[in-house]
Amino acid sequence: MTEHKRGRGRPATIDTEKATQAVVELFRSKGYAAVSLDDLSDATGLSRPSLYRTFGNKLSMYIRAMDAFGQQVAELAVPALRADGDIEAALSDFFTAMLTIYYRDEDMTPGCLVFGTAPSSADVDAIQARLQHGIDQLDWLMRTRMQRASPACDANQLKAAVHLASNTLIAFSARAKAGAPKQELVEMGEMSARSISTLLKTGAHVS
Amino acid sequence: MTEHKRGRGRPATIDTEKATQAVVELFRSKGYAAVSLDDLSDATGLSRPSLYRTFGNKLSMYIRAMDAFGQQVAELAVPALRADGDIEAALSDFFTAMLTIYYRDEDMTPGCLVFGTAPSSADVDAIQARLQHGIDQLDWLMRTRMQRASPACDANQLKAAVHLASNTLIAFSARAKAGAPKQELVEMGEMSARSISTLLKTGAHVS
DNA sequence: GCAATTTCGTACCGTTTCGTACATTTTTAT
DNA sequence: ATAAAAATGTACGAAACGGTACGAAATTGC
Repeated sequence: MTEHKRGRGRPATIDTEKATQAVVELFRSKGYAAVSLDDLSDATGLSRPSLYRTFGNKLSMYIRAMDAFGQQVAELAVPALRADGDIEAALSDFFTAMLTIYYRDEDMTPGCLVFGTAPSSADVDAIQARLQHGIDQLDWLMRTRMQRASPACDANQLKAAVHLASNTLIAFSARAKAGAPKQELVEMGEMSARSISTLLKTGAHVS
Repeated sequence: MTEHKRGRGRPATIDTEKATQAVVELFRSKGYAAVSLDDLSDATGLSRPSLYRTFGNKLSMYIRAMDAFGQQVAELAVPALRADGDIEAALSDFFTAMLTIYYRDEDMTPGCLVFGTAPSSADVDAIQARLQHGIDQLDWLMRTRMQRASPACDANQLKAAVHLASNTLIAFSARAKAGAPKQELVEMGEMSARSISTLLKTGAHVS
């Protein structure tokens, strides 16, 4: 795929994927503004000019990190939501899978790159745009899944359930950053999934 | 209150309260790390040494700003939640009041200082502690208010409702920063309040 | 008026920041 | 071999950073 059929010069030795992962890890634990290029250089093992060559400036590194993080989420957590079966289980499993991403190592948690660090840097247009995209995607994911689970549900009731579910996940990011133990949030996710699915199933009484 | 009975030297001319407000405004629109002392100096009109004399270093300025913001919330929004009457109205009014704080001027929104900017700087211990305190306080506020509204509600059901409500508000911060128009979130708050109060009132079936 | 006292801003220091010019290394083509 | 080409790190520059020493300004006590 990325095999540039070996031209003339010195062959590249940089593991872009590994470096990207290190960048993600650093940004999501310290935020955007607090990370310096020297920090990134130390974390990736790449010299600062190498960083510029492979990723561009700091902002584009952050944007790339958001994309990579989104892809991780799409691969590791979204399938749990898409899975057939009870909507309560799907929601609960999705929350738990997301928390497994948030809490990389047991104790300290880097949390969520997009919901945890992007809001404070949303004065940068490109970052705000990606944040909005992340939220839109989450809402869309929830809406389509719930529509599939309860096709007859009232539109307003569906919308309410979607927002409750999305907002639950978004808030998990802040709670994780605040130091909540993983198990606490897992249980919170289970209870929320139960409540939300209850609302979905009894969705018939409109305002 | 702060009247230092006029001793000998040059009288102070700094309006601490006004400066604090400017600090809050700047931090909550650009986050902690992205704000420089020169930015703060420009925003407050105070020289950099004056900032140090009145507020201490940058971190203590941010902490003070969080306290001031919390006090604002306690005065302008919490009463709406505490108000007697229907729990749905109390929740909805509280959400709306918080959004009025988040959206200072119509269009662009500085959002929430604590839920919007603190998470990305939570690697600083003092900031994480305040963030945790803010979340704890929100959860406590919700729990006591809901307990008052539905004393007979099942404990687990109550806990679920508390978390849904708290998480809704926390997520509003991210959504506001992402550029959602205020009216959209106001309506989201109303719908969420309705769903949550429904859950509270029908709270009898335990797992 | 004059010294004591407090507030305030100019000017400065050392460090860190982002970004790049340039020489060095490693490979292929001839 | 030797030249061309691509990748990489050293070393540098200009600007911005947090923080403070110190002198000027403004007031009260005597």
